[in-house]
Amino acid sequence: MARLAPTVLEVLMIKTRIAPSPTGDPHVGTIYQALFNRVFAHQNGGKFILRIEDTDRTRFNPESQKRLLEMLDWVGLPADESPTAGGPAGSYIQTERVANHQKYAAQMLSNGTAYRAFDTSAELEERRKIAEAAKASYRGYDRRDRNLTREESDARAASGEPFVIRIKAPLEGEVIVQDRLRGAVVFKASELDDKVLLKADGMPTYHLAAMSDDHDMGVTHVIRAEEWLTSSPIHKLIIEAMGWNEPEWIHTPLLRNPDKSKLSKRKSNTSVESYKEMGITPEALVNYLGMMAYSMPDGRELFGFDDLIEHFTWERVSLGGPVFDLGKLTWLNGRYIREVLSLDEVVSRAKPYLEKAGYDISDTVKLEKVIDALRPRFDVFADVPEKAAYFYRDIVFDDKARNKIEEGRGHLAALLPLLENAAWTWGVLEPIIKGYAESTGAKLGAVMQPIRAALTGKLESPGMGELLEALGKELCLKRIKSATN
RNA sequence: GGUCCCAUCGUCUAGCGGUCUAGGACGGUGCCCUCUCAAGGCGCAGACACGAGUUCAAGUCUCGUUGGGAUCACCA
Repeated sequence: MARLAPTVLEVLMIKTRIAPSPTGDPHVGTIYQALFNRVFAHQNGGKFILRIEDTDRTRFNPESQKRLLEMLDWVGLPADESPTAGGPAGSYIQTERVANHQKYAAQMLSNGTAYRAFDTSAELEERRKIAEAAKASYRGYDRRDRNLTREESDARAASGEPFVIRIKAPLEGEVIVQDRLRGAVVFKASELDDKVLLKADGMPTYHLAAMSDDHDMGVTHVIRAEEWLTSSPIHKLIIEAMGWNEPEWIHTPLLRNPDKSKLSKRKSNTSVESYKEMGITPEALVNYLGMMAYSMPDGRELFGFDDLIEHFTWERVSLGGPVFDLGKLTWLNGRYIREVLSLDEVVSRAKPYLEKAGYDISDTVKLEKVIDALRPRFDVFADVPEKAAYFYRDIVFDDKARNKIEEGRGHLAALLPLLENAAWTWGVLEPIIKGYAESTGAKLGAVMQPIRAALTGKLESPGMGELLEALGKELCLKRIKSATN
C-alpha cells in the first residue's frame, strides 16, 4: 500500500481523478468527466488518475473495468495512473484499499467523529416508510445509536452483533463547501444526517472510500458531476474529522436527456461503445463533449483536446445542464469526415464497416473513389455500406428509378455505342453525354437521370463523373446495356 | 415534500452595466449552385421565464416568484 502522507512534490502537483464504478456499459458521462479532469490536470502539468470504485460487490461487473479502460484509450483520454498504467499511489482498485478505509473508520470511531450503529437495513427501511406515510419528509437516519456509551457499543460489537459505522455530523451550525464554479454553498447542519461510512460487511461506502483514497493518492481537485454536490458537506466533514487537506471542489453540470433529466440509459443512448459502433469518430465525440457547457473564447466549434489544453478555463463553463443532442453530434461527426480527416483516414475508418457488410473492397483504387464520392453524403460510418451498396452489390431498383429508365430507354440505347469506345474518364465522357443531349435537343436531366437510374437503381447519387469513374467502364456498360432491355 | 444547484432561440451557446432593434451553431424553412442527392453559399423564422428593486442606464447586479434539475440507500 502507498505511503499515506503525500510528499511535498505531490502536494504541489495537481492531481485529478475519475472514480467510475465497474457496473455496466461505459457511459458517456464518464468520458465527459474524464475530459474535464484530464484537461485541467494536464494544462497545469499535473496527473489525471483513474480509480475503480468497486466496493459495491452486488453490482460488480468483471468486464466493465476493461471496457471502460478501452473506451478511454479509444477517445484518447487515458489516465496517467490507473489499474493498468500503474502509478505511485498504490492500488488503483478501491477494494484493494479497504484495509485503509477500515483503519480510517476505526480512527474516526476512536476520535469520536464516528460511531457504531446497530440498526438493520430492514429496520431502517421500515422507519423510512413510516416517516413517508406520516407525510413527514424523511430526515435521514434518526441517530438513535449516536449516543450509545462506548462500553455498550464495544460490548455489542464484541458479541458479534452486526453494525455499521456512521459519521457524527454536527447537530447545529453550517457546513460551507467552496465550489469553484458556484462559490460558497451553504448547508445547514440540521439538514445533514449521519451517513454510513463503513457497511456491515466491512466495505466502505463511497463517502469514506472516495475521500480517503483521494487523500492517500494526493488528489488536489475533486472534479465530479453536480449530482455529488449535495453530499459534499459529508465529504468535507470526513476530511475535517481526519485532519486532511481539503481538495478544491468543482462540481460540473450534468449531461441531460432531451426532457432535461439527468442523462440516462433509459431515455438516451449513453453507451460509448454504441457510438463507436455507429461510426462516431473519437475526435468528434470528444469535441462534442467539449462543447457541452463549455465554449471556446473565439467561438469556434471545431476543436480538440489540445485546443482545450490551451484555452480551457472554468470561467467559461456554463452551469445550465446541457442536453445531449445526438443530431448535433452526428453533424459534428460529418464535419470531421469531410473537413478534418484526410481521405486516407476516412477510407481506413470506413473499411471495417464495408468488410462487415461483406463487400469486396480489395480494389483500393476503386474504394478510394467510392469513399471520396460518398464523403459529403454520410455523417456516421455505419451508413457507408448502405450508401455504397450499388458500387459493390447488384442493383436494387426503386420504383422511381424503374420509371425513369422506362422514360429514358431510348437515350440509353442511343448512348451505349457512343460510350463503348470511349476512354473512361469524366473528361471524355462528359462531352459525349452533353453533346448527345444537345444534338438531340433533350434536356440534360432527361439523359442523365436514366443513366443514373441504370447505374445505381436510384435517382440520387454522387455526381455523374464520380459515379462513372468509381464504377468503372465494364460495370457501367453492363448496367446500361441491361437497362436497355 | 426538505435541502442544494440552475435559468438567453426547440437544442448547444456568445454576452461578464451602455457597443443588444441580443451574436454564432444544430435543427426548421426559402433561395442560389447544379445531371439527381448531398455538401457548400446566402436569407428567413425563432430566446433574455416573471415581478420588484439598485443605477442616468440591466440580458448583464440584488431580492422574490415561477420553472427545471439534483439529492435525500449499509449505490456509486
